[in-house]
Amino acid sequence: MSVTIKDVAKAAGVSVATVSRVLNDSSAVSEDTAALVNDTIDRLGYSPNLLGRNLRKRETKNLLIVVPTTGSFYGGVIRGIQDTAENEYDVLIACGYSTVSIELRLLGMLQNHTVDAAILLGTRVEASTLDALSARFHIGLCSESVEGSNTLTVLIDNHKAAFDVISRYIAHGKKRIALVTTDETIIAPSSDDRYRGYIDALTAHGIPIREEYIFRKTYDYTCGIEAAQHFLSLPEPPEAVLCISDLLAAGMIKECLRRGVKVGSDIEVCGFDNIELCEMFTPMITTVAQPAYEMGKTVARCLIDSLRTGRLPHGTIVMDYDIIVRESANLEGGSI
Amino acid sequence: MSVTIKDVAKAAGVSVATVSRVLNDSSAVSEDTAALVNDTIDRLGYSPNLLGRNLRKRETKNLLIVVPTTGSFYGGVIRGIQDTAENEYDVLIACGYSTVSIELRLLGMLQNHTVDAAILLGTRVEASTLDALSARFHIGLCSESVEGSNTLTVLIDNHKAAFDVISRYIAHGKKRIALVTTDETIIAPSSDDRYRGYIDALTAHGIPIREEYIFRKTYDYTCGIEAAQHFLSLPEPPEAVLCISDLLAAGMIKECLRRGVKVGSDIEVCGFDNIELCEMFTPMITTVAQPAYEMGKTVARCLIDSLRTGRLPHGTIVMDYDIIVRESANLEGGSI
DNA sequence: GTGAAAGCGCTAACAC
DNA sequence: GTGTTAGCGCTTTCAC
Repeated sequence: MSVTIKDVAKAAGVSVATVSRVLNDSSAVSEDTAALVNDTIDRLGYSPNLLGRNLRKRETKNLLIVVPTTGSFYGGVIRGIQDTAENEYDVLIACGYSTVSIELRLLGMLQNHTVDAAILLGTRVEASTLDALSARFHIGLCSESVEGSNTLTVLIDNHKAAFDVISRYIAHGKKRIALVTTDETIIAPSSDDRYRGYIDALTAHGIPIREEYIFRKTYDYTCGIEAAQHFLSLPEPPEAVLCISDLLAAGMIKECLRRGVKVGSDIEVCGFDNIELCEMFTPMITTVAQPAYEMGKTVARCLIDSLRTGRLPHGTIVMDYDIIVRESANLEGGSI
Repeated sequence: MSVTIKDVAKAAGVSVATVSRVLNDSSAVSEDTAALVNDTIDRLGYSPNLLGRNLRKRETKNLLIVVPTTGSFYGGVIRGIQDTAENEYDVLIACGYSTVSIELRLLGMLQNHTVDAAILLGTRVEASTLDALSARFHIGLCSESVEGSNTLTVLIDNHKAAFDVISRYIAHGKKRIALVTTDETIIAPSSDDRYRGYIDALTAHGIPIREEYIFRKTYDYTCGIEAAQHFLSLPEPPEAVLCISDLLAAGMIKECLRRGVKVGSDIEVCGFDNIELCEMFTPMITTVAQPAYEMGKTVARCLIDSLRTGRLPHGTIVMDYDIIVRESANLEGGSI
């Protein structure tokens, strides 16, 4: 079978302890012995079996990222985590498919010591379960919080972002402003916060809420199309729309174009997330950009620190968003 | 610290062997003892440390997928692998960033027993290294082959697909047909095969090759824009283009639109991969669809079988592609 | 049906 | 500077 540390020790005529020492350059080994051992390692093609090391050291140097879907927004976050983990940790990604049972099974990897820490990029697991887990394990949320949970969370101020977009619409003279968001089947506090930002901004400017200007379903492209169909069939269609994902915005724009409604003038559309699609689309999509890469770095740094110190991380870190003005909506104007 | 099998045994007043037996229901345990043990497990909140089990059994039930980028084409393949592995294996994804050193580091997980098998969705590792690995480990390629390697590979016939597209263009009366592909800095046999399919189809129909109709760079959206700029500045721009990725096609279309060139009539554009973007784009993008999900299932099945039997897998499995006709190119017509 | 004990590959006291 | 040895948590022969 494969060659073990024992084989190396025997072949080099030293003890396994010595081999282990040169492997980890833990304590002083004479140059000669080290050279001898290294030669033997090369000669036998030895490579340590991490299972033994992991069992002994009770750590694996593996970091788990659980993504809800294989969507494109996560790329930046993942790169941020990756770059922070660098050579110290192997970063493994698994997909939870927005399913509690799958997510819990993946989080079981913390319990069974397959990974040292886990980062959830959105989850269906509820606060109490999460808090129970984060009381024992190194675990963090990124970009999506969980209502009522004290688990380490890194995100933007979604309420403020939506409030800001709507306020800019109003500053540009828009009155009939719509929202496309998720319904109650999608558990996403970020959507709730954006919804409240929308409501609060309208209210703050004395614009009454019109239920027909709020379309609720999922994040998907096709829902954007449906939302457009709904809005455009209204006696008084909205002049401006905030979609809580770029895919929704894309669907909405596509349907508007199909109907000959000019996006950017007849109707303005703003998305959320700044995925690559935004620049490819015609018209290019105005959107709220989350600092995905920096968010990934931040949550990874917290977790790696906590692993080092052994002090479990908690609390929320809020990062700055950015409104990227492109063709689909003219949102020029400073923050409010 | 965490509770071990020993603690359970002591608390239940049985031996660790018995606890292990009920854990794996390996050999017969009396109902009473089993119930007692299970109760104790629940009471203590015990959950087995896989590190111990893995070390002992010399397997981890982990499957690794190495993706070159965080692109969207891979979603389908990953789902196929995931569904095949189901509950038997945990599927872990890692990104190699098209870098040999990172890829090799990840493949080291085979050697150090972190994973039982690995699937590469495109790689920079060369044939000899790959063959050396596949002679010792359970490893497979999916969607992208490596020239001269005997490693298990699942893909479509890229030469035939390109040949087919070009032949259909010709059947529809097109003569000035261009290709957008990758240059030598991108090592991708699929591109080479598609290039040869393009050349062979033109040659077979007596159409001379024109170097100015071949644009080489990367897979990216921006290269599609550059290619369009190049083609449209030609005295005789092409009437039809095959792009070896959908992103290239998207970039090309975007630039054509910007210049007022009507895509689908003035110029036809066909992509490759059938990513979600194709349906979102205006015009919707005609493309060659790979059976991503089925390809994932196939390579996973081979690997899981090989893990079961212990017989290492080799050779190539070719799957059927499909030409999806949408608005950007009229490629109606049976295969040739 | 159950228990004792060996051992998976490795690290880290502890001796010398 | 190096070797001996215990033990990480688990499975699995081999007895009984």
